[in-house]
Amino acid sequence: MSQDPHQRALYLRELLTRYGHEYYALDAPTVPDAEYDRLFRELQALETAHPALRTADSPTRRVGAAPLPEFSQVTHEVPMLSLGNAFSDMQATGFAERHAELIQFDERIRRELGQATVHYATEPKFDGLAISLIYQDGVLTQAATRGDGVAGENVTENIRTIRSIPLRLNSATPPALLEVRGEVVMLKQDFERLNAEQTARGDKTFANPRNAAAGSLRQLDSRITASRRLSFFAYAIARVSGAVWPETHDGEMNWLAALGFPVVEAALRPVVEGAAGLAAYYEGVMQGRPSLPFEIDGVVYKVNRREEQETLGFVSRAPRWAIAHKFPAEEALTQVEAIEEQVGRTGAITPVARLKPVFVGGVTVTNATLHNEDEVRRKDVRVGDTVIVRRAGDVIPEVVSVVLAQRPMRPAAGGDLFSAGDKPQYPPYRLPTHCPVCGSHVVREEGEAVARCSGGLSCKAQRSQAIQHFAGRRMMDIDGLGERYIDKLVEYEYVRGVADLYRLSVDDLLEMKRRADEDEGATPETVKAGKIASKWADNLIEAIAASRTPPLPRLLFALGIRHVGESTAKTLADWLGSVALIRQCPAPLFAALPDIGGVVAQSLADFFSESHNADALDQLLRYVQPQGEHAPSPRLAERLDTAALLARLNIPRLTEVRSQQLAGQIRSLAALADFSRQQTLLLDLPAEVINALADWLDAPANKDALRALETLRQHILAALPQDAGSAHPLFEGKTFVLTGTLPTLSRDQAKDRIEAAGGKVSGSVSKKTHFVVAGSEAGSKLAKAQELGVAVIDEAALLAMLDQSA
DNA sequence: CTCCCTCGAGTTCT
DNA sequence: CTCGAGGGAG
Repeated sequence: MSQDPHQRALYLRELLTRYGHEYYALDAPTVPDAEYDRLFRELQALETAHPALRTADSPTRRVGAAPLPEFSQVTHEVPMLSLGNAFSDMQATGFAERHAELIQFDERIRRELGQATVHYATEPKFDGLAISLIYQDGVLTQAATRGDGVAGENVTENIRTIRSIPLRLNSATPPALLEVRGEVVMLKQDFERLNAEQTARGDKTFANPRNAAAGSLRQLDSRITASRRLSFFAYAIARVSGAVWPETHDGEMNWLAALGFPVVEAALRPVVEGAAGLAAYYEGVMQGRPSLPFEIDGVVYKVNRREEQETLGFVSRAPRWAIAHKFPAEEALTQVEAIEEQVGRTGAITPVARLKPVFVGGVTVTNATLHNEDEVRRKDVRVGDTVIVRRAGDVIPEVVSVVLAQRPMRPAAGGDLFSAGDKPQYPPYRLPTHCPVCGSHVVREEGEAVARCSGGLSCKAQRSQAIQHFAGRRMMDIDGLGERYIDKLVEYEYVRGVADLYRLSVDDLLEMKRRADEDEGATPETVKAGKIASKWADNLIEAIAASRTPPLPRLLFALGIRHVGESTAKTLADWLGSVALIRQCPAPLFAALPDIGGVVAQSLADFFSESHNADALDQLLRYVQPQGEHAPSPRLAERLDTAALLARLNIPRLTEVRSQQLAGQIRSLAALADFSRQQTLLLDLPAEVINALADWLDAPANKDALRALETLRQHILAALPQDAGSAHPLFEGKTFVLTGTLPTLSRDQAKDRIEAAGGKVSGSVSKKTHFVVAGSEAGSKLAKAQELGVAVIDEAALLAMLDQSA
């Protein structure tokens, strides 16, 4: 034992790594646990005595590290996509329907590939958390959660504590870089044990293994993660360099297993042929589901050959070569205790079924949305009914159908108490004609599914929700201002509009809280509670103050204008640049912007012309200063030409082409407003078009609109930066398509820079595409470009073009 | 006019 | 997550 500590540590690490792999990944231990523990403690002692001996791949790193203040964000080099689910989710789906859908799926793939048969790799769809693992020169260096697919959280310390995940790859010549994707799950038996322990300790239990796994992994203190038994299964390779990437998915899995990753046993991931093979696999897994050691919510089919995967490529955010086939959602029976209505931010009245609590799909469900009146009628849900409930997409509870045989009936007239009559006890559901909160009329627009409260912001429900929206994370991001307090602030009228938030004092908040507590059965105030409350109020006031300088797009989104979400708000900010300009734009001007059509444009114009909105905005701007305001985009000029605006004015019979012709014959929109009926006859247009135009011009409001539009147009053009129109000819009017992963630029960065230079970025390749910018792992879009003879450039070439244009 | 895709809005529970 | 509506391309 008088060995060199360095040698000894090396030896112990290797031995422990091997034993660990045998135990956790292969489930075939070769030494007793006690022996493992003894060696483990020896290595720990050695490393404590000689800190220089600690390495990233040491098994001792599996016990967890001191808590982090928060998880850092990690951007995924290769986005973590979600899988499409092309199969219907109806409860009635039986073997025959499923088989038919599989045949369709297989046919589509064969058609696109132009092949007679296709082989599919299969696997169970784990119900856990998707994780990405990065190994550099064979050592685990980073682990991240999926997050939104583009960026996730850095959970490296927590992942290290999962015994079955190799800290070092089992290879003498590991790849320089390997990124592996897989799922962290909690085995059913470990879940049972954890919950038993939680109960014994008086801690709260987890509703299902998935929640337990998520809760355990997302601990800032990785020592807690280490105390929970989590498992991992690898299912894909995202990146490799310095090694040969296997040609099939099956080959990838075998390689991963050889490198030391736990993968699902081979019998559970056969490579099958055609629809019949898929169907047999699906039925087989569904049968075996209860006896699997982990929870699954379906199966996954992947086209086996990577070459074929690349041909199929991607649609928006999902690969077309891989697809999830979920098992039918678990269903349960319960009773409808009441049907109540909720009022949304836009006034939408939504009927909600209050249910007798029932455990389904891993959680207890007490509410289920009934969406709208038509939906309730179609399902004919009534109070007292027994209904089948499931969690749609395994998340949102849904009433599937009513068990009519169990509908409570009124006793038959004249009959005895026990003989039910033929009349249901409750009538069919009717949406109320007046808002349950404010009593305003409920109106349902022609052709729309939703009914709305007409009260607008005079309705307390809408006001409260408008403020909730305003304070939301993606809007003004006021931390700590939640639903409960907003409702109270609105109810007691401390706050009537969003600007009032900025006038609140600590005392106002404390007073509000006292009243709220009183209303909810007061707890006598203690000195300690008082201190906590005043700290809470201080923090909230601070959070509100911190929201006074929002980026412009967020402020616009926060206003809660109908049809204006995150994306439209950004468009408005990018193109028009300032609240001052945006608030005075007429509808046709909004409609000149990309992705804004008639409905959205009108909604915007209506919002700003409504006087109480204008007042509220004025008030708000006394406290809030949007950041990043700028002059209108130089690219705006080309969108404001007379013809384009004429086409957006909805003048009867004035088509795109006719607008062009008309624009060529008049000096300006204002000049057109001055045309007399006589003068219109001189225009070189078909008589019917002239007639319609003359009629339209008869309305003074239309003439005013034309003049106002022209004035504003001039105003905007004057405000454009002087180097307007400087878009470089290299980019001017050119359409780019990005595909694959670029070496240095993210997709968004590339898009921003191309657009800033005056180019356009589109999602799919067509004849009208000028350049395809291809990175690594480029798929079908590259193939399409080659097929159509579109120029393909790499990132370096794009950067060179951008340099030239700057 | 008809797809196809993206965006907005509503929703549940922990 | 899902639905429906809006926008744009073919």
